[in-house]
Amino acid sequence: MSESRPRIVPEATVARLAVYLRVLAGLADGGRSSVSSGELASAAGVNPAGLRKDLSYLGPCGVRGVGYSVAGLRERLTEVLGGERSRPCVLVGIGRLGSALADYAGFASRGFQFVGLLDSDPRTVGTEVGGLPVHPAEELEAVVARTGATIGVITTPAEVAQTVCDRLVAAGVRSILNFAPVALTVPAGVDVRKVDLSVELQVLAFLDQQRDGSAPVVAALRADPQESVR
Amino acid sequence: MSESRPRIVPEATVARLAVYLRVLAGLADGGRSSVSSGELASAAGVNPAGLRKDLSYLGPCGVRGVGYSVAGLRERLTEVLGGERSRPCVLVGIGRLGSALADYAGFASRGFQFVGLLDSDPRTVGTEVGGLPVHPAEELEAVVARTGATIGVITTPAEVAQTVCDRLVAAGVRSILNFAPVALTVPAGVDVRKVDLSVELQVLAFLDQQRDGSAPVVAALRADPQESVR
DNA sequence: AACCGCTTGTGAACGCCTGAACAAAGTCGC
DNA sequence: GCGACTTTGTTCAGGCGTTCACAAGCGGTT
Repeated sequence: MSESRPRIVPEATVARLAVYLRVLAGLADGGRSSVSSGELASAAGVNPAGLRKDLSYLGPCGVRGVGYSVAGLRERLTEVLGGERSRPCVLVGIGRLGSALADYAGFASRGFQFVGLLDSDPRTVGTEVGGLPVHPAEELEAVVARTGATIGVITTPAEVAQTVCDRLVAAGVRSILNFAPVALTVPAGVDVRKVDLSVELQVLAFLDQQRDGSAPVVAALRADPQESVR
Repeated sequence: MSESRPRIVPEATVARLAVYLRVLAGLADGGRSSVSSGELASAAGVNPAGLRKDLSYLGPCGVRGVGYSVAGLRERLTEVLGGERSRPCVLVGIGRLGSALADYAGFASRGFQFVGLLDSDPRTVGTEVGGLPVHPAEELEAVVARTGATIGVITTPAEVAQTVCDRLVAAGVRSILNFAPVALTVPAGVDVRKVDLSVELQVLAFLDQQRDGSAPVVAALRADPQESVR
């Protein structure tokens, strides 16, 4: 039932909710007890009306004329985002990026817990990263089964990412965060989010160039067709 | 002049062009000389029609009935994305994430060159990361001026990110890639792209939860209004 | 107890991006 | 030399996300 359930909360909204949650944590530390949508939006870098629309997906959770209760909104967001119970994650590929992620304090404080680190390099296996031992890649299925992890993070080289992905899915992982620069193929029912660091830089370079020389790209667009058609 | 110039190439398209460029590099290494839109789209993980639409922004660059020339398309994309001349970048905050980025092979091979690494920790300053020496944070302005860097990457703790950002902008940097979990405020004419790793995980957790317990969030949405309105 | 100002929540319009179907064009085979 | 097949480039419609503007509701004040 509810096979083709329409997404109740847009994915873009979910991403922003996570941002609001972090801002709220900062406000709570500062001793604030209530916030207005304008202030919260400013801190999160979004439009106030958009923020209110985002929050409206969770039902009414503010008080008109006053604002939002910092503690109350925080609790609601935590519940909605699934941070109530800490979610076990496995991380495959303990290179420099993988090590950085394993040791990233931002994860643990937000209810995420890496329960298994895996790598295929014998020199890395057996070492400790962020207080956790690195297991050999062969134990992937065993680690997933033992910990019941449903989220996997891939920070391996691109060549082996698809293989790792297949093994994760076969082992029961249904949500994957992929840092390898390849498009992963997964069966229906599995979610993949891709973070491509070099693409981010390249987009910046494009915007940079577009500003620099009075938009050379546009000039190229106007001039090239004649050359290439000829 | 051209104050409010409409964006000729949509930003979402630019991001995908970078992906196509990488796929093309792999194909070139494999000895391929031409590709069809279907094959390229499959490797990039997008819709074939969308890919053709993306490429059409650059003017006609394929041959009907045959496909795209791997070498030709690669050259065109490289030119458009501004990777022709290598763009100097500075990286501020040489923690674990910063070190990973500085040493990330994917950047150097794509025309990006880190010309300055900066950190405020005396224990980090003076060490070498990825073959480059780490300079003290005080030299930020000097490094930017000397290298002519126009792109800055921020991997500092959230508390100092805005200060670092202000100094980068004042020194002449106009494109910033921000990994710190805060919304940066910049003057008009400066582009900021934000990568938030914990948000990515949190979105995955949400999708995970939404699948798990027959969408408890939806249940909450249906039940709450009655309670709170009453 | 009633008024006033402030803030939320929501409805509608706008624009952008995505996905699918069609026409143009070039090449290969006969 | 001609026909047919393949593949690009484009046009159109649909959906999604964002933004603006207004009505509803609550607290503080007199």
